[in-house]
Amino acid sequence: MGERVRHRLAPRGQPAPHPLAADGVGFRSKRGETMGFLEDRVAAEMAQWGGFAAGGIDAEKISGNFSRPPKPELGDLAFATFKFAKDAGLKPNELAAKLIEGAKPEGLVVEVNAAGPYVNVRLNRTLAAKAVLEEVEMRSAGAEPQDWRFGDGEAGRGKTLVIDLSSPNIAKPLAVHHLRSTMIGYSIKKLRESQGWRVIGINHLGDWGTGFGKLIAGIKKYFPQLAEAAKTSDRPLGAMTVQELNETYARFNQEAKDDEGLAEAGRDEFAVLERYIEALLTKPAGGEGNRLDEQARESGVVNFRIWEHAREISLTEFERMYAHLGLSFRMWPVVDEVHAKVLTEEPEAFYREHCIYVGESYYVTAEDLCRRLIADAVANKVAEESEGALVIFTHGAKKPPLMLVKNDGATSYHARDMAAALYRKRHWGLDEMTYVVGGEQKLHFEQLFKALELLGHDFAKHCTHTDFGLLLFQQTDGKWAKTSTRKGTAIMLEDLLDEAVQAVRDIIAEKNPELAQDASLREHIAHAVGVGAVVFNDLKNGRRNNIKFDWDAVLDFQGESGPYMQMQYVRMGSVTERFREVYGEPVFEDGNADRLGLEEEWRIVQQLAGFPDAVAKASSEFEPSIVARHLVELAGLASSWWTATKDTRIVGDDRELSLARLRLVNAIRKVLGRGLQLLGMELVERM
RNA sequence: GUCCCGGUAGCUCAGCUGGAUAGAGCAACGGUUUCCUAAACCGUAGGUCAGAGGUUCAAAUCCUCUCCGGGACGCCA
Repeated sequence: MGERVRHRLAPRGQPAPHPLAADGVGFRSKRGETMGFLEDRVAAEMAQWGGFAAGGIDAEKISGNFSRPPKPELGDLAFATFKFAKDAGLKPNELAAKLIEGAKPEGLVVEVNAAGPYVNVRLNRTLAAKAVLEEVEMRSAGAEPQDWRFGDGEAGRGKTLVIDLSSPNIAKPLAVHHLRSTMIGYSIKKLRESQGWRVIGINHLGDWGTGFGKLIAGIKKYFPQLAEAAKTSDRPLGAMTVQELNETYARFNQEAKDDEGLAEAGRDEFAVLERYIEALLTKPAGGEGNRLDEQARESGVVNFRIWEHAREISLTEFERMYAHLGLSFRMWPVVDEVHAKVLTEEPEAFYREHCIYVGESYYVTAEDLCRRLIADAVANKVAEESEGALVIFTHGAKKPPLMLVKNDGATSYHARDMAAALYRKRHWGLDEMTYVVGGEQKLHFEQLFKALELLGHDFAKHCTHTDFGLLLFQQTDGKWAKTSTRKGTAIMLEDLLDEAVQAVRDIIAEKNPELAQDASLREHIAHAVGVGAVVFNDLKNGRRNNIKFDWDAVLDFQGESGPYMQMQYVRMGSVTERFREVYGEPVFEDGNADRLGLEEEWRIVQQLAGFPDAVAKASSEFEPSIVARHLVELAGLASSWWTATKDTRIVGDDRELSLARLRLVNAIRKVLGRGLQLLGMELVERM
């Protein structure tokens, strides 16, 4: 089975640089909270000053060496001179002093001074705020969240990214650990799309492999009547659930551990299935050469039907889970009329709205890419026989070889992955491809990319493994360990989502009884907020960290949590509503930035300005947590501001002040809303 | 055994393409609600950035070693 979500501990991985990751990102400061395009404008001004012009330090170099002074009293931006001191033949302190000679602060910069090796500048906050607010407003003009595009970029225009995400195993229920690949992948898809990329999201279903032989053997052993039914019925498994399929597999697997005969029976069943498919694909041109004998055909049909029905049962359940999470998948190739039409007429829209399912089996059953790939590898002498199997020594003797065909003649995970890669390249002409798969499979992808290269497929250089840490559960002995669907220690994803939704429901009943009255609205909100809590919890930290699963932590809606984020968004909406009631429909652009004099307001402006850089960096590094962290900061600042304005209120007696503040509220709301959507979270207007 | 990764506050983490006094959330302690959602806010306390050495004007950040923890390592995927 091709399951990519394994139940093993992942290394915490050094952030492996994605070779193609640099998609024109403008992230600069080391200090995290940057001001993005505001910095560019300031740098452009400073480059005009005599000192900088004489020293050959242009705007790009200036903005590339900006950081935030440790204390606000020092200024709003700091330019570090270290890197330029040597060239100038001066000590950093001297250079800083020299650079500001003849500086004429005007425009955005109102004050400049040298503090040791730094050139600190203070900005005209009104002008800066205006610039930021105008930018947000221009890019987020509409009232609908899908129109909020502040932070979008063009770096990926005309380029295609194929992203391998989720990729669960057929005949196994979705457990909590499947969430990671799904939501990290989904968020990356949205992030890249925001930067202009065409993104093809592919759910590489683990629907092929020896595991299915075991499942089939298990069905035959424990449910002989179902196996019998397969002789005549297309849907032999009756009302079996995914859980039951998994139990059957697990039971058989357990018994096979001590019984080589059973293990062999499992392998045989899969070989029967695969041979049957291959025979179908290689229709005899004239003779009977490729035909199976009657017995092989008969058992092949039985296995095929069991497999196909198990697949159908699983997909039905997956669909339900993905719907909870807000993802939509279409089976590939697309055959249903409506979607086929969309795909033909508006492919961009299709790929934006849907990801696709492509089973591993596709490369064996529908396209004989697997077979051709193997033949190609043999013909090119890239593959060789070893211990009865066909392998590729991708890294010489240093590392184990990549297995193409096992000694029982069945294709391997690796072979199917290679075939899949070739298909994707051929079909979508990808510029980049990434696999969102747990870090413990690092070796597999190293080998995969190398093997493709050995076969002359240069696009392998543009393939990366977006690895992530696994979900750990605390054992009775206090140690943290991976879970196992087989051992029954895994927590079902549905249970987790249900718990989260219920927890939200309870809080609504307690804190917002009025809202709780409206059952359908309450359910909608409880779902969005509950699922959002789980998703945010998953995305807020660097993806390579292992996550120690803790019910209390996931269901704790205080602090850096999904509900906290949504709460701040809701507040910004409700205060806007409040303004409407008091003063009528606001014209945000009329808000007077001069009136935004609070320190909190300035900090929010700076945080808003840094959003595009955060999105661009998250996109290029395949790291949604960069956006999540940026939003946590923004939400926190907004919440502090909310409290700081308690006395006069954001919407108060002074209409001009209220409108000025509402203008900021509008920007916060739209940036927060956009960011949460990029993380795959659903927005709510009340909670 | 070989290879890969991690170790920052009591806990969970951010900061890591070197730069000014290492930051959050949770937990603890103290405070804030007649008022736009307190799922909030403010404050106090809490750190030899695992240890040692090295590079550098400058190291949590780069290099080496040690210790501790985790992962991967041909017929599972």
